[in-house]
Amino acid sequence: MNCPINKIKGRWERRKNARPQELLAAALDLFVERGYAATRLDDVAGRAGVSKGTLYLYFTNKEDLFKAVIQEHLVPTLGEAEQMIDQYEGHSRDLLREIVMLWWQRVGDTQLSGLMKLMMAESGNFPEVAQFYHDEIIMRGNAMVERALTRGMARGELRKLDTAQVTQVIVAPVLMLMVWKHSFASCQNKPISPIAYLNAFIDVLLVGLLADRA
Amino acid sequence: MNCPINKIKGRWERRKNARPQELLAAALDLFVERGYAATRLDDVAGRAGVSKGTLYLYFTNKEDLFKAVIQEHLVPTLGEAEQMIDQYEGHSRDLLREIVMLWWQRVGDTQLSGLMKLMMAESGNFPEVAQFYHDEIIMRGNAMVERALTRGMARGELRKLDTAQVTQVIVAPVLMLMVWKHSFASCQNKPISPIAYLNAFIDVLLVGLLADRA
Amino acid sequence: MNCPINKIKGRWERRKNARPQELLAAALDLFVERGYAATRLDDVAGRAGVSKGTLYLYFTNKEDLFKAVIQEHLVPTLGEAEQMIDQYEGHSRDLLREIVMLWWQRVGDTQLSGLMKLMMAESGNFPEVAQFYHDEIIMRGNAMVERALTRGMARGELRKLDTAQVTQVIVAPVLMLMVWKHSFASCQNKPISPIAYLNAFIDVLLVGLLADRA
Amino acid sequence: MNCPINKIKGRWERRKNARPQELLAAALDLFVERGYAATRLDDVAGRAGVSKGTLYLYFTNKEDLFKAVIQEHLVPTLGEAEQMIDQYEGHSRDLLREIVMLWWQRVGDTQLSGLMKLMMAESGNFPEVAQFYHDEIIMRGNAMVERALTRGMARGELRKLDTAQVTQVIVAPVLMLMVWKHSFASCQNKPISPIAYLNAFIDVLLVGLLADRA
DNA sequence: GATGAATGAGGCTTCATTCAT
DNA sequence: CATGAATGAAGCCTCATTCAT
Repeated sequence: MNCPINKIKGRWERRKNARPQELLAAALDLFVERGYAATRLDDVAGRAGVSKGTLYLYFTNKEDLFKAVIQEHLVPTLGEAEQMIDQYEGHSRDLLREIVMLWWQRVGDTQLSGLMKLMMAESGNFPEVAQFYHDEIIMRGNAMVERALTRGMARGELRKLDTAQVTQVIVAPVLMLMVWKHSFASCQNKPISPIAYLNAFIDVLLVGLLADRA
Repeated sequence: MNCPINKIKGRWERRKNARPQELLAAALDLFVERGYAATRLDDVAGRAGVSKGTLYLYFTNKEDLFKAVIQEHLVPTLGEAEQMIDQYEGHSRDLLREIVMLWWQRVGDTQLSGLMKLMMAESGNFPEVAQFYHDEIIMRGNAMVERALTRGMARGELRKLDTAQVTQVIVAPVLMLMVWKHSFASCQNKPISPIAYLNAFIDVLLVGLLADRA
Repeated sequence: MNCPINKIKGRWERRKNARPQELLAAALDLFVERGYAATRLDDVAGRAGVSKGTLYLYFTNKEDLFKAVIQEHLVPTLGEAEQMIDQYEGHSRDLLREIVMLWWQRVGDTQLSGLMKLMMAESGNFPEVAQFYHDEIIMRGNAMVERALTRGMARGELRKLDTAQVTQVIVAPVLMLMVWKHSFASCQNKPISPIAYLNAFIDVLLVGLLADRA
Repeated sequence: MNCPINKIKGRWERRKNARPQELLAAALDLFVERGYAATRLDDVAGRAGVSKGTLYLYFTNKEDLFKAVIQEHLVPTLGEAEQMIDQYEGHSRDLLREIVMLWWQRVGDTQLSGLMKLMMAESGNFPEVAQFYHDEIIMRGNAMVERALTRGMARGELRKLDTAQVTQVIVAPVLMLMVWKHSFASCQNKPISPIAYLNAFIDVLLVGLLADRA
């Protein structure tokens, strides 16, 4: 053959396998930025540096691309958080704070929060995807929090309350913050500091949850 | 102020009374149900029982209709709530609970919650509308809560905390509940009871807020 | 009102009702000329003097337009032919010749022959339409011929043969002529004269059919 | 001659042997099954077990492939039939029947009949190919029949008639049967038996053609 | 030769918007 | 005021064709 195979082939192979990822990344950006309907596949392809047709080599259609974007970005994140809870040895007060803060760092402060908002916005138009997201992500996240609450009550560190209800109370502000970040955040001239907000929230909350108040 | 409220408000209100309520109601329904992009003006007109052309007698274009829908449903609700706070004579603990519950009754349990979710979903595509909504509705709601908190602290019924922060803590779950209702609620086989949820939330919260814990 | 209603309205009304017919005529022309796939809806609309979008006011999609073209042009033609047979009083030899010749005049020599060829060409891609065409047009045409044969045998004017088989023998050349006209006819420098051909065909045929050959 | 046979023939035959039969066979299958436009080159390549790019090593483009398919299947069949006629020694009545039956066996009952139908369907979109097909296949077939008729008249076995006209009469049903097989045949619940049909046709016909009717 | 990823022109279809009645 | 037929820009998607490997 008449060309430096290794170098070029290497580049090529890498690109070929990377193509779907590049497309998914571009799609995530634009879906989050503009919403499903306002995102043109032309633009997705353009941002990924390929032509419109290439997109269809990897995804059946726009809806399929959307679903792939959702799937692609949710699976890996949850595993490590679940581990953290099971191995935690400190006081449940600190565990709860840790969970919330880590959650924000790993999800809220990432583009993944855009996914959350996207799913909320489009859930009505993609019921099955919404169901999947709900079951695989939201419920699994809730279960994590609930496990931490149960642990705290078992160890006598937290008051005995309805864990399901309290889970919602804990989860809601984090979700809200994620949605907020991608909706009204830019309308505020003095934007919320997520960290400060979450700390304030936990401070208030823990007073109501802790068992040993003297 | 960094949002052209006056101009927008002026422009919007000029023809407000000329706009048939049927069109706005139909538009609200469909926008909430399907989102902005997926709502066809044909369907709006159809649901309102008029022809598509008629719609254009009252609204310049789709965007204008959208803005009118937002505008139409903002104004009346807040006034009475503000009055309630100023005239309230009981303990601030009860006032806060009252505010949250009334808010849910008058907004969350209404189609207005759909508006909230709609604005969140579309805020990126309609920055000025989002700004307007943020300033006129959300900030005004926040201000109400903040006033109640200040009152409670002044009367020695609540601990002295950063009122702005605590306001967010109180507001977030209510907003979340509204968004939830129009997104993932239908994915749950055992749906949340908003009332129960809000009560649990306030119960926990008040423990952290009340001054007189002995 | 400030314009001569009657004249204009008259023209308009006429146009409005005529619109689908104009579109169907244009579509027939182009489908016959180019085939289904090669016919662009843009061109159909253009030939009908309207824009592309207008087409979709009357037909759901390209396939629907195609089906409508088929349906539109087949119903009316058969009725009168059937009447003719039932009322005929002369010799069956002349009736058969009459049927074939009239068939050619009313169908073969019309654009309807193009429809026949079109259906043959596209039958594989539109099985239900083909079935419909087969049942409603071809079978009905065959039945007509068969009735004439039965009549002739009953009256002792024709030899007693398998009417179904003979029907095919009679029908095939007429169909072939129609197909030919829209396929290879333009390849011949000395084109067939349909009339002469059909006469030759009947002449030969009748010798084999007539009972009284002495 | 009004058709550039030589040039086309020359061009086509040049690479004929280089063209893999698998591709041509696959193309024939699919063109016949779906028509020209609805046949995707991807599928042709796939059915032939090669990649899409390979197709372009052998054929300039889709049209060229189409022409090659036509060309590929024309040549061999006619030669032997022509020989048969020239060497035939029996009664012309039997020769005619032989010709028709052999024709059906070797062409009609083969996939070649699909080619016939294909050419009819696409003739408008490929005038030169149609011309070529007409001149090389159809006219040559007609010439065969005409020669047999002339022979029969010369030998006093057939009535003296316009051979050109009668040729058409004989040829039409066979062609029709081929077209029918690939169009409406699948619409009939009681399909025609080609053999029975052709026999009935010849029986009736010969009565009109034979000289010695007493 | 063979591959198959990439291209992009072109067609179908939708729907916000206009305007003659 | 009201209508609804008409428009045409714009987006999704297909598939013949190319070309680097």
